[in-house]
Amino acid sequence: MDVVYQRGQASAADVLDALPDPPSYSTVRALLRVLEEKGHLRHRREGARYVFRPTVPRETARRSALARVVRTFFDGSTQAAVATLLDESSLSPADLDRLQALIDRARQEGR
Amino acid sequence: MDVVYQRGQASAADVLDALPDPPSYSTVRALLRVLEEKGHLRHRREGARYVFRPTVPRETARRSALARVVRTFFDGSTQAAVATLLDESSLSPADLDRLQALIDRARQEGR
DNA sequence: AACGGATTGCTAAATTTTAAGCACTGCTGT
DNA sequence: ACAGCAGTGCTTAAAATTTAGCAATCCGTT
Repeated sequence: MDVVYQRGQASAADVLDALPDPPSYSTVRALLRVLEEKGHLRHRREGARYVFRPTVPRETARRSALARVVRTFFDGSTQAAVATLLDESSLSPADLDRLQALIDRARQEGR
Repeated sequence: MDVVYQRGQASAADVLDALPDPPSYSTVRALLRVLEEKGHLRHRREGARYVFRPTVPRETARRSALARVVRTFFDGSTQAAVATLLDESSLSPADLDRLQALIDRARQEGR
């Protein structure tokens, strides 16, 4: 699922290349089929091959992915998660400006 | 793993209760054993039962969990991930102050 | 000390996953 | 048109996971 979400769509071969410690091609094909049966993926034929896309839009999936991480690793504290993100990566001044604006807006809305 | 990380430690029964759509007790026990064999968990006896803890500290695991989400769902953009977090949850004024301080500090360090 | 409840150790069976292989189909370049 | 490559559909076998069950052990209570 991560591979499909990261690339937007993926064929069996795409998934195989993208996985760091990949199972066999046969296994990847079976896995994609099962994920489709379970409703997580759809496929459409594109020439000879099947291209799989997530059924749940990336926007939706990423929100729940973040929510899960916040719940599991940060005791539900969004603030702590943001702090870790800021600490982890060096953001550009432009990024910092954007975040500044978001915080200002949150303040406005809060009052 | 999520259950163990969320609770800090967990027995087989704990995991069973915590899972939303749980397999059998027998399966949970086998799973914990396999996760230990794979090096993700350790256990120590506590009275009659085994209590499992992660081998990788929460601090470390949560950083890589966030990194994975940022990579998979935000094209590697920390800024975009933070924006989603801010958008998603309503932070308290105190939280906003804390984040403000972090951003100010990042600005300082950046110059 | 003895009982009951909870939990582990272990075994065995059913189910699922992983894997290889081959015939068939679709596309590309000559 | 057709040869060659890529990709799917399908079958089969091996390996791993899931599950149930039961004896043995540990703990708390009587």
